Amino acid sequence: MSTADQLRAELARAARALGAPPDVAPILERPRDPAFGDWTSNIAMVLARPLGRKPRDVAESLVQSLDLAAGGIRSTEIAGPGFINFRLETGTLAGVLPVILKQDAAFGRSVVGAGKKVNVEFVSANPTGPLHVGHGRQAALGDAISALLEVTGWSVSREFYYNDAGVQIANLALSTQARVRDLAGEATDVPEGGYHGEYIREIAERYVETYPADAHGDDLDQLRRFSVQELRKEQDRDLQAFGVQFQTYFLESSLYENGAVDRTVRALVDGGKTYEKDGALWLCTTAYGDDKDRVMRKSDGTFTYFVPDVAYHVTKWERGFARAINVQGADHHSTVTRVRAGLQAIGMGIPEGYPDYVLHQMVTVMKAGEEVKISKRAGSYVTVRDLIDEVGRDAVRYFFLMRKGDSQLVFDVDLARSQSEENPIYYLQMQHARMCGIFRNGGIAAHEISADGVDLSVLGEPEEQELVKALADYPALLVNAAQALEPHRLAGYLQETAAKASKWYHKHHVLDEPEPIFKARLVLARATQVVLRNGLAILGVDAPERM
RNA sequence: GCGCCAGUAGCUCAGUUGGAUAGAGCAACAGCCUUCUAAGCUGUGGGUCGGGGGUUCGAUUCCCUCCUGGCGCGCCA
Repeated sequence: MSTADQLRAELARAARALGAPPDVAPILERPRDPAFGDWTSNIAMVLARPLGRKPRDVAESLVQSLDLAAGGIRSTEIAGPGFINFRLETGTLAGVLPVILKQDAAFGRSVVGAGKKVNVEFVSANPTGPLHVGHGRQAALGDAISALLEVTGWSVSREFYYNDAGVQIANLALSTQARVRDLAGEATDVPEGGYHGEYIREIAERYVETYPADAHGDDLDQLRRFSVQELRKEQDRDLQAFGVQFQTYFLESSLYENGAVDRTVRALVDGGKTYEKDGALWLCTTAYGDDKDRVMRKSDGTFTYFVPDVAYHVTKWERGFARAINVQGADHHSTVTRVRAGLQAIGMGIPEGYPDYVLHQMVTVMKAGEEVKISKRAGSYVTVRDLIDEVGRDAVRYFFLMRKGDSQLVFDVDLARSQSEENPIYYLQMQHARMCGIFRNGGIAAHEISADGVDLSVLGEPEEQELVKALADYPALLVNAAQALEPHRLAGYLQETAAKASKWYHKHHVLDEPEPIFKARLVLARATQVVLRNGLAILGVDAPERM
């Protein structure tokens, strides 16, 4: 039990002794200003109304009945309208450091997810072109969310879903065919709805090399398979360069082949929420909050995309995922209601909010002071690969993760490149490298640093106390960030913690200090390095030992 | 017209279930390299938290309304 939990429990006990409602949960948080202590609680103000007393009176009574020793409290004060501020003993504060050293790479891990299975689906780009910057944002977000869930005790499976057989893929095959015929000297137009990118020409060239017998591109089926395969390979190279790995690649075509789509349609019809109109089959999505009903089966007999989508999510449930999280661009937000409606209409006991969606706003790319229009069909994009090549994998990941997904993101390529020396990611990595530099200069093996027998109460400098508090907050921050599915909170935390580490580093020395100080500070340096490294790992960013 | 997301310092953005004097980076200005990495540190200036109303001890945060911007509103995916 952490000291904060002990304090919280003690506050709850004192509050109930005063006659507070039994469900009262005392809020204990870090005050904005360190002058207000190490922890602060607003509980007296919350209780003032139910108890019919003035906030400061309630605070007074609470403080008198608190068992201060139980929480390692040095002093309390009542401030402002009724805040109770707590100051901890220095030794209590530093109690987290031995824990960090002992747990090392495991520090911050928790079991709140209880090992339950969660499916995180992201990127899910159809194999009709290279991954663009929006996919990059999804890759960074999805991978970091997955990592956050893993360290908080969930059993995570990363999944990539793609369509390998639909209308878009047929257009892809026709586009490649047109380029193959170009190569054969027959001027051919790319078909309506086809793809114009330079990469199609390159695929056509490889096709002709691979299948010299079909130099005129007559075998459309072979063209389709080859194009899909080439583009999938290309996307996988990009994902690998970005450091993202998926456990499962799920093909939309499999849902047709194994009958899942038909079963889903039957289940929906049996559920009684469908009707025929104008030769089409409709689903009453309005019964689940949609603004109009949606067509499932068109009058030409084919299904609209959302039917396989529902079938797909049924498989997630059937595969035992208690929770499913989809990371998508906000331009897909209209599918949220539809997919959830379909799952409800089947009536197989899937929870109402299934699946969760993390929708991110659009990325616009600026280059040479102008917005680059991203359009697959016009063949103009900035790819993930472009960004990685220009500013580096770590910077691209961090850039996408340091802002919350709800905000639109302007990615100025020139700025990102020219700023590379000012980039916040270097600052963060630098603080980590500096801690490692201390160990290196001292000829100390980092993993052998131990807090055993070290008097940590000598860490009394303000910069030390601030840094120690930040390190102690790490596990709770991970739980909050994971629960909110918001990796940017971790990015912000690391930035603040690195700043505190930097202030401490510049003001106080570790090596060549008197032994008790040296030993204690070495522990603090190691603990700082461990937390920075662990946090960066979750964001998928390297923590170099020297720069 | 309807729905979703946003509007916070010159710029890019944080602000964790409502808390005390609203923060960071960049940019600007002034200092700091015989000191474990100056890719850094210290300090200064900079705000109608889009406007208005409401809820309460207390609102950037919750509710209503209006304004502005982005996205989506198909028998496309």
